[in-house]
Amino acid sequence: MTRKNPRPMSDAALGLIARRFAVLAEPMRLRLVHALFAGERHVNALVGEVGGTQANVSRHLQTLMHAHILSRRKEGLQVFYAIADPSIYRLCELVCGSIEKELARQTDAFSGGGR
Amino acid sequence: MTRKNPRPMSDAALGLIARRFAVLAEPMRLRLVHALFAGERHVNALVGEVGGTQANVSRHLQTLMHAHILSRRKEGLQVFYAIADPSIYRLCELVCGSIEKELARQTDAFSGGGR
DNA sequence: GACTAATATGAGCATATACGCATATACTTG
DNA sequence: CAAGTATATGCGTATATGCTCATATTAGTC
Repeated sequence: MTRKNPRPMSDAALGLIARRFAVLAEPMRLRLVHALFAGERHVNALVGEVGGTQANVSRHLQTLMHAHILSRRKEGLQVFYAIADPSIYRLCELVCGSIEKELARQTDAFSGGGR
Repeated sequence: MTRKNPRPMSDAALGLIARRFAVLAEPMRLRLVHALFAGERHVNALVGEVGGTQANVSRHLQTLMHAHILSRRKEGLQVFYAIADPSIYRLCELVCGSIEKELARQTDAFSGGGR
């Protein structure tokens, strides 16, 4: 499967794409996103679910917000975060699927048909 | 769109996913992947296409290889790399689509219906 | 084997960023 | 306005990683 006209992409576009991936390249942030798959949560709830300090969780939530992956809603003292970009679901599915396939391939190559 | 039972993921799984994203979080590597969308290339060809030093390109190709995103084929003096994990196509499509949508939304909010 | 070309790698430097600690800000209640 | 709770942020440190330069390795040619 190869594409025809892959014209050079602009540095700006590449930067945006790279940044997007970078935001998702942290276990703690993935934990937060994963927790939010179950629905909206406020900060303390997330701290309880994923562990780590409140400060750290808050920072990562900011990062995800600025990347437009999460949305933020204030209600009294609490701040609720939720998944804002639905493409995240498929993104994670794709990556997980790809990893599972790779692991299966390795397991296979090891125990299965050795030549 | 929320999922029902998002059981906590293992640290190992999260690490693998994060690493996957991290590998794609570099403009230079994205450039290489993008160039390879057009088909197999050898190292020098890639250096010519994406710019940068041979050493740097080689290193990034290693990184993509170890992440099982590229495959490697030696032919005489030259080494050919190619996309090995087809899920990369959809991954890039998804991210690009998401970014485009977000940019459109911002443009809209700015010039369009300001309340 | 000597020489050349293509690719990979070791070392050092510069930069980014995650984390912890302390503290600031925002909101509620009395 | 004082006190308390929930969240955000400034700062310092540790670690990771990208880049460059020089050199090693591998393979082909004479």
